[in-house]
Amino acid sequence: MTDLRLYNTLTRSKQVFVPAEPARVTMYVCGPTVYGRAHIGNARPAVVFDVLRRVLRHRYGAGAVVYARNITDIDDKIITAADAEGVPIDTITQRFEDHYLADMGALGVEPPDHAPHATAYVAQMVAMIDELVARGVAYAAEGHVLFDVAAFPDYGKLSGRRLDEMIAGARVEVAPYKKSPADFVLWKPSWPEQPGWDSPWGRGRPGWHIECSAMIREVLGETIDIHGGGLDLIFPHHENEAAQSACAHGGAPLARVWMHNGFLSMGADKMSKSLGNVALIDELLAAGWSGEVLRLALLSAHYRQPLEWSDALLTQTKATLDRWQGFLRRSDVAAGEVPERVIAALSDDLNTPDAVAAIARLSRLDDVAGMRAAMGLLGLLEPEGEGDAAIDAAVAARVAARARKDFAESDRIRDGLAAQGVVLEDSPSGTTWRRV
RNA sequence: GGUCCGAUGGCGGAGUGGUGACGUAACGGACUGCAAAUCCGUGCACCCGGGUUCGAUUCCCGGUCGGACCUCCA
Repeated sequence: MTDLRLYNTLTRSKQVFVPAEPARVTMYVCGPTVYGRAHIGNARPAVVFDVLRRVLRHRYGAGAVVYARNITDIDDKIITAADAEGVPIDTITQRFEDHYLADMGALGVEPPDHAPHATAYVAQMVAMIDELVARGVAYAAEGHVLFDVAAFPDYGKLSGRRLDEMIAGARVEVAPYKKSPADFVLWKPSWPEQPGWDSPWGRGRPGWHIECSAMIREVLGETIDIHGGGLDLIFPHHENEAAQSACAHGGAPLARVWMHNGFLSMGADKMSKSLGNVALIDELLAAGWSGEVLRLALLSAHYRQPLEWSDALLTQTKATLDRWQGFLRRSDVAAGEVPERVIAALSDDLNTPDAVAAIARLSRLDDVAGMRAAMGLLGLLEPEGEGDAAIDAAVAARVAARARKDFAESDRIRDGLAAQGVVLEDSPSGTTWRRV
């Protein structure tokens, strides 16, 4: 099998991936902050890293991959949303976590092995912050605990920035209790009416970055193989995670490979919650696009490239997928080995467009077993369609009409079914139907 | 202002120092009662200007345009 090569943000290059322990490959992806519905852009990392997980399992064995994706269930935006409705925060977080899991499930994203919730790991966060203070790289000030970026020489290495440049940018929050404007919050105080936990620094709540560091160490270990997320997380989120974890670990890095997916755009701008130009997943599904179409559309571009999301993209993707699924439907040959050509494409930094091209070729080669296996690997097999007695009866009536050359009746039945979104396909071996 | 990325056919989108993926759309044909599906065939591109080279879409430099990050954001 060809080497698996992955682009590492840390080194800005593709590198052959070698896990620390092939029997236990660890990956962590930053999951959602659950305070609103997920849009299709939020699904890109979930889908991309779901594919990576499948590729890793194929290579190292199903039991050899440990995948964690967190749920951020304490955050100021959540508090704001809860206040707006006058409900406790867990009403909000539970609701949107359920939505998130349903949306991802529709896109064929398998649940991760671990889905740690931030609120369940506050003790570990407090412990890690305590260690950082003890090591002299963090300091308490006015109820806050801050990470002292000057104490970590490699700060800025992941995002390729220099500290002085960041400070010169002057867009970081300048609070009087910070030693340096670039210092970031590990712990912040809560007002009595805000959610909070007791800590050595008073009642408060964790900063955003510390949760991933603490949960990764608890769930996966100190240095993991792969850490992923959207490219906007490189700075400050991942830079800060990397800094605090390395310091807490006595120097051992947080992750060996950092991977970041590019963004979806809508028209001229990136799709963004704050810009409001988003396509929500549940709305796309309600509009009739199947989860497989949405998934294939997300995989139609390389994960690091931008992808313009549009109805035209979905229309084209659906046509492609219909053709593939039709090809499989006409044969009951079971899945075989995933063709090497497909593995090679995916092994080249998850080149899904090339894998898609390879799969398209399989239908030309009449390789049903390979096609089924490849589509299964990418998570694109459609669920078993349920039967429908009424449609079957209509189809039977039309077959009878055609047999007696009553084409007016035959066409009337076909048009009626078409109006219900059911398309008929006649072949020498009989008539089949499918929904469009 | 700083850092980084991109520019390929009607559209989406890989890739490559020389024979120009793949999908979708278009056109022609086969098949079909007519369709649908399928199959066969055809046409269609590498931002601009230099440089390196026998040869550049691919490498280098410059430019133009577009985008991202530097602040919540996948």
